[in-house]
Amino acid sequence: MNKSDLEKEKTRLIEKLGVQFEKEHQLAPVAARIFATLIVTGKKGITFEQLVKDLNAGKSTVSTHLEHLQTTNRIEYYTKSGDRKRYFIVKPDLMENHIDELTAKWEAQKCIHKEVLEYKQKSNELNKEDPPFDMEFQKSLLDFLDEATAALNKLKKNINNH
Amino acid sequence: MNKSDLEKEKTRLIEKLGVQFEKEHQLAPVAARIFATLIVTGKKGITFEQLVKDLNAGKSTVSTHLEHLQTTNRIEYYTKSGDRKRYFIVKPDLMENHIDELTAKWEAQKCIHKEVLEYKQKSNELNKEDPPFDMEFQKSLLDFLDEATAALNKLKKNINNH
DNA sequence: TAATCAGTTCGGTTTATTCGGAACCAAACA
DNA sequence: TGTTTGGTTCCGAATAAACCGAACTGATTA
Repeated sequence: MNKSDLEKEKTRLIEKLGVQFEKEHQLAPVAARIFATLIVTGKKGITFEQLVKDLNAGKSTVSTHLEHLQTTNRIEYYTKSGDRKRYFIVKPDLMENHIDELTAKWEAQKCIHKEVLEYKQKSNELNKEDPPFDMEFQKSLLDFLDEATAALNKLKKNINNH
Repeated sequence: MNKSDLEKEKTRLIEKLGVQFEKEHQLAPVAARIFATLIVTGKKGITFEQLVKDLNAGKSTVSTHLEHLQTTNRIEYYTKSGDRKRYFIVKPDLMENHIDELTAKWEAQKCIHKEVLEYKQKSNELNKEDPPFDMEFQKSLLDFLDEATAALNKLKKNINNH
């Protein structure tokens, strides 16, 4: 394998990651490709103009998406003295953020399914003549979310210590 | 709390669940409201025409989304003899399906980040003069996904036995 | 056989997303 | 002071998603 093959592999990976990120993080196509590019590029980073060139995108498009990726805590940039360009990189604590986001999402889900459960219980009390609600789904979902968040917390501690 | 309060609570929950499902399962607004309605309605189910009325949606819209929710394995229906209507319910094994989907998603992620890791290793070998890639992110992500899928598998077994 | 019921299919409208061009701006430089 | 560099902001165009009405279908019933 030579350098040109490696270039092709990089492009392929960016595209594959990009497709995934579009769905996973609900990003626009170009935003997802930018994020993917930063991931495979690593900590040396990549500049605005290089992204515009590599992705064949308009400056405005790249600018907007870089802005968005920064405000959503996924990327940041550093500068080199004597060089006005910004070098964009994924946030070093991306993994932790990712886990925190997952946890928050699951907490929110737990919260609302608890409310559904309460609704069903109240409804059962209020309409004793009607056939009662089954609450299996909510209960097993809540069990699942409890265990899933617990597992996640353990993982987070491992990552922090290591 | 009386029955009319309970109705309002139901509507509120459907809306709240709906918003969540739009993002979580990438569903169109009405599709997400349908799914949410089935969840809070429980195993007695709800008919096509009732959904059209409750959600103030067109018949075609509801029809299309019901079709989609069925083909994606989230809902099904039963009928009562002497009654031509279909009663739509969430699939009884929704929880298992949900877990399987999550596992599959994480497997796919593992797969592609392994490829990224390989790319970075090859790149390091090929360009020994350049500063080498850091692979911390991929490694900790892979660790995370490994443990997360393992935890999920355990949970799935628990749910099956129980 | 006609009419009703329970939906489906098709085509078009509305709305939202995504992107890019052009003009603009602020900092550095000549 | 004028010019270059490295972007940002402000539209408008192209595209895609979501929804709806109207016409249709196939099964049942009168």
